Amino acid sequence: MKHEKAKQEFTEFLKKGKNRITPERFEVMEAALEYEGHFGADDLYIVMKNFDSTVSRATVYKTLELLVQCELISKRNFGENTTKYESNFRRQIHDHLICMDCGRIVEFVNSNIKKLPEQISNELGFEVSSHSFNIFARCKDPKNCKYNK
Amino acid sequence: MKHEKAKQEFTEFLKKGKNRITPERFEVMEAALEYEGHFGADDLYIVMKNFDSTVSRATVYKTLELLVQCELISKRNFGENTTKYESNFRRQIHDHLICMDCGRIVEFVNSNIKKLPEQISNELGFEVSSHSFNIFARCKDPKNCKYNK
DNA sequence: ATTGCTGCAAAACGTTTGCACCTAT
DNA sequence: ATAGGTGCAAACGTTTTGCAGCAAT
Repeated sequence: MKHEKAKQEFTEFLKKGKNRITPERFEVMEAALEYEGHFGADDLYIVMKNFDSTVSRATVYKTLELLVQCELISKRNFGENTTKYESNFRRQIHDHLICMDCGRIVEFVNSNIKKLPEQISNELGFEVSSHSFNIFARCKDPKNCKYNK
Repeated sequence: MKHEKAKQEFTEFLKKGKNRITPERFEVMEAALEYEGHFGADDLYIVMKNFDSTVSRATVYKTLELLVQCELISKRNFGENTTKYESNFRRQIHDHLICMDCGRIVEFVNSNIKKLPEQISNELGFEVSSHSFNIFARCKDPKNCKYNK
């Protein structure tokens, strides 16, 4: 069975709060962890609808927030005004470079970034929870950039 | 007269494109550079309305984008789905820590971050334009956090 | 039995757009 | 004269909400 470990983690998380264990929540969890790449809440809702799910839009939106809190998925924000999510299933922590010409998003891992959030938070008297590091850039080689002429 | 230098820069920038020099645009520029702290486009529109400006909402939204391009203000995004702006008037480049309990935003300057965007962009074959580094954290000392019990 | 969750539709919110008129060039 | 800008209101896309019925505890 798929995502058995995630299911356990989510169940545990739900029980810790005053949240109920419902089939809808696991349906959303499965779909979110399966999703390739970054997705908006509505994107996921559409995909689920196409697979004949009966889960409502409202439930998708609410469940995604629970999945973020439980760290099974991550919340992202790439400069448009919509929230994107990303499955953490078998992923390591990474950051993003966004091409300002074509919108392409390149993921990268840089070891120098790792300690910064914790270090800076400590200095300022905070307990780090997460970070987001986005680089906005343009293709040097326009041939690689699909919307460059 | 205030913001004389900014006025010159903006004028030059406008001329370089096929943009016209209009009084409305300078009204928005003045208001944006004057604004203390981070603001949404609509926040600025309201403030201007309160000062009996007749500039329309549409013009405010459009002009702010021009001011970003001309680097007189910066575009920010702190995890809600709205665009915030920030005057660059007499400011150095900095990043932000957002308190997840009270929403307070702390600005910081860290020298280790400076070279990273350019270095990473080069490695990936991009030309860096800007970056955003946000740390999401919680107050260690709840007394400092206005919404902590 | 209680309290939380669901689905639905409507509302909210920030932002963008179409259009007729106006103004900088 | 012409291309571009403005103000207005309507439209837009995403997200949140209120509510009645339902289901997990």
